Amino acid sequence: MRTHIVFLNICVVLYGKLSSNMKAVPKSPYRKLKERERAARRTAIIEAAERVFARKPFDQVSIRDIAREAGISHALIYRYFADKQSLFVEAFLRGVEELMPLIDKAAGKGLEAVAETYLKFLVEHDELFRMMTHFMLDGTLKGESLTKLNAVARSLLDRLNCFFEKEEKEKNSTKQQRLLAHAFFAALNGVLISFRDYPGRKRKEVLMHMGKLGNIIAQNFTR
Amino acid sequence: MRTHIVFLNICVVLYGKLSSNMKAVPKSPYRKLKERERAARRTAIIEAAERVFARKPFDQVSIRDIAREAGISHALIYRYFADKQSLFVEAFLRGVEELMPLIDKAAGKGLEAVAETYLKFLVEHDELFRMMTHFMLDGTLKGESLTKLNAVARSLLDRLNCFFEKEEKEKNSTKQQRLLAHAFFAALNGVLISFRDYPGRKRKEVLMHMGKLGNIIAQNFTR
DNA sequence: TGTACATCAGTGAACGCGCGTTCACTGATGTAC
DNA sequence: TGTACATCAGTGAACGCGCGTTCACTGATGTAC
Repeated sequence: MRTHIVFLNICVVLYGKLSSNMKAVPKSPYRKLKERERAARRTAIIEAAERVFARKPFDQVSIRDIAREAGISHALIYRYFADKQSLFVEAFLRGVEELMPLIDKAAGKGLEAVAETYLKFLVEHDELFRMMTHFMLDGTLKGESLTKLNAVARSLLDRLNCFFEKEEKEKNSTKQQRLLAHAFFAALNGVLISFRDYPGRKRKEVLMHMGKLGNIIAQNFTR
Repeated sequence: MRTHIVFLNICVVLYGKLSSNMKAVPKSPYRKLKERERAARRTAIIEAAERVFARKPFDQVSIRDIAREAGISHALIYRYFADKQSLFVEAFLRGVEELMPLIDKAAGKGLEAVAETYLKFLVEHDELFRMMTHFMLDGTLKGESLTKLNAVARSLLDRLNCFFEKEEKEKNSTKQQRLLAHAFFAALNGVLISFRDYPGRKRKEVLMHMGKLGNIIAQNFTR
């Protein structure tokens, strides 16, 4: 249980950093107000982006769509984000924040519950899963965005770690532990990508099938 | 072993169908010749496509690139393929044909060897893996292309099936068998997508890491 | 053998589109004196 | 309090690009007689 608390802390620190990449230097109260306004607008853009992503497939979402949804000129977005990729990464990060507490909650109920939670969340937030795979495939990610994404992945892997730490107190214990967490994480992602669009099945059936696969994998990893 | 032969047959039938979507009706010898020429040109285009895919990231490949590589006008491609998607699917199918015999060969050496073969092949043919994930994510695939892709997936899953059939001769034996094959297949795909671009690692290291993960998964599935 | 015609592979140019990004500009709101 | 100036959020229009796809046309090669 101590492990979880540690990881929660890591996470809090992380979130702090995530929202701090506006210009610093807030001196006068006026400046401070301006900063706050900027941050609010930024958030509003990200939220608009999330709404658009929920409505149409990720790779069809354009800057103009998001601007329209936010009720602003599309040129304005470039005053808040360096480029399209940056905005997309922020929107992804914001969406994925919801997942973390769910995982923590499921963690108490064992590995199967974690698997189910993870799969269900990413089926229900298909846009997030698509963005995730897009980022995984795209080699052109810029420095800061890349760092942030890696941080999220690591934070998730850390949460999984504790399920495997008991095994083998021997020599290469921690190494094996990390590998197991990696393999488990990968397996779940694989379920998502492989059966997301199972031919001829409805979403409900897809979810059930994934649930079974998630169980099999979790059981294989607990034994 | 009988299982393998059966699947090989399935496969041969499949390959036959794959190359039969040019117009039929070859009557006179002249017609037949023309047919043969058409088929040759079609193949040449697909091969050019493969070469381009090996050179630049999948989603940056355009019809014009392929035409340039093949030394023809890009308009000509539309006399041989209905649209871009169709051509891409054919190129993918052709590339993935190479995998099947490798899997069959590895099948004799056990599940771990299968995992390793699969992972290694798709790391070394990154363009194929990218196309695969693209097709898996893309909901807009047309009828015939979709059928062919599903056929390949099924043919691969069939090959995996036999590894799991011995277990549980009881009531839901075959169901469980299929689920295990699915879970294993998914897990391998997950390894590929999750650690394809492992931050800061060279390709050789990535492959090694994947090898370890593949082993873990295979061991989990044999126990 | 020669001529008129049909077929069809192959082409260059153009269509039409949407995209990410930039730029010159406006106008509101603050500050300095 | 009033005026001149600075700042900067926000904008519409435009840039520049590349794409998938279509189209009217050419020219080689076959067939019919």
